[in-house]
Amino acid sequence: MKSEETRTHPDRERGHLDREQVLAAATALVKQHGPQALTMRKLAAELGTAVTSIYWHVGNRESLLDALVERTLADLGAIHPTGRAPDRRIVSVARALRRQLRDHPHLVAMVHERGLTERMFLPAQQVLVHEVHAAGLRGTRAADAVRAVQVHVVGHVLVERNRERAPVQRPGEEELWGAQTAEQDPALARALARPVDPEALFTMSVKALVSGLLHTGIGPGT
Amino acid sequence: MKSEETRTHPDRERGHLDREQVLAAATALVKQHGPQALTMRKLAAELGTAVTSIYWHVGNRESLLDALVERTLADLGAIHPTGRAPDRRIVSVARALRRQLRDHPHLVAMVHERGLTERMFLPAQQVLVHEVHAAGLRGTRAADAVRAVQVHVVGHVLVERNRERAPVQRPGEEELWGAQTAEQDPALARALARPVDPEALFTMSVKALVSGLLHTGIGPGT
DNA sequence: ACCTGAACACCGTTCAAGT
DNA sequence: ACCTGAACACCGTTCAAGT
Repeated sequence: MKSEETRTHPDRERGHLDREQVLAAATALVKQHGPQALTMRKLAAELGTAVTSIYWHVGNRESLLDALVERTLADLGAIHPTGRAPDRRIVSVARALRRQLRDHPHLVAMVHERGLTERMFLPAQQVLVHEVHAAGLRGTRAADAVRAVQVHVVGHVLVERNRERAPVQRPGEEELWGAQTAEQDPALARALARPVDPEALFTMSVKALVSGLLHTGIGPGT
Repeated sequence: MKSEETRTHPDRERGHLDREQVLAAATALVKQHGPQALTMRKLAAELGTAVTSIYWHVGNRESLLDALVERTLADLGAIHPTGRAPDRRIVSVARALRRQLRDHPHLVAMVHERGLTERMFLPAQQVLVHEVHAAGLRGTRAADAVRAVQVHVVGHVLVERNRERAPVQRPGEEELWGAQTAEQDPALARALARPVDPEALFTMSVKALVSGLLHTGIGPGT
């Protein structure tokens, strides 16, 4: 058991533990050191209780993480599109969703680890439906476009997060395209050797995707 | 220690253990039950050795997984584009890459868990560079297009894999859009209530992305 | 050069026993 | 209704000791 001083939540007097305190302490642990640092034993130490008390309030580690995910997603807040042209409004929703998810890296990790990636779609789905409809898509084509944007954003965030976690890549694009010319195109080789700017790459690719979804014959539903 | 009969590799006589046998047994375990089932102790049981012998040959669990990832990626085989039009060739590369990764779900999990997602890009990168160049893109624009396609494919596979792992989603699109009308568009609501066809969604979205990358002013590099 | 068991420092979870 | 410690069945890793 930790002493009062070293605990993160010295506000908890030796009265009764409740579910709220467990969730708060768990949230703090995850925020500081990530989901893998949230062990039942550390949590108990943080709370100054026996490990087993936690089980009485939250069942087990699994449902504790469920609760954290649900709470964080509920706190994300609504997304407000900006701009006038339909393209721009959809792109702005994609960027806002990406930013929300990026601002909660541990949430993304927890959701993905627990197979709930689809859950991350929902907060933005209503807004996207509205904007895609306003852009003139209907029925199946509209639904497909919404889902395409959703998967693109969430997939991009997953890849980004992962890239940032990796220290140095083993073969690595840098060495791969370093001196070597690519298709006799030194500018291409140089560009591939440079590190990626994730923000720019995201904006560019989502613009291209939305443009393809709205403006070409091969769009969704075909 | 397991008996000879219950071991997966009874071929290993009680002679010497070597790195190759460790990797083979580890691969078998991962193939059957996924990376989280690969524990040093189970592996030792499978091999009929002491746990600690494994450490002599592969260092630790971390570098064992490194080796597995590297080996599986090396075995993936080259990607051969099909079709004549540049769009179609690039789309065919994307679909082939997706299929390769989907055929090795545990590889994708291992690579992602270990922060090596970028590593999954490389096998297809040279091919994509060639095709994008053939499509007429140059320099930074070409590099951006290559990366946009790569991230789209890998991100899509990550989301797909995750969706399949999830049993039933909690709020779920089905209930969300069940009776409710979306933008007075019953066909849209019905489409959103239907389960996703991942293959169709992928093909459609990658076509839209490639079209946007090649055929519009707002493409990469701007 | 290779293998071994014992030991260490962790996990999540169950359960009977307390108040 | 809530909390407790002991115990179980696991982990990865280190290390001195064997051959």
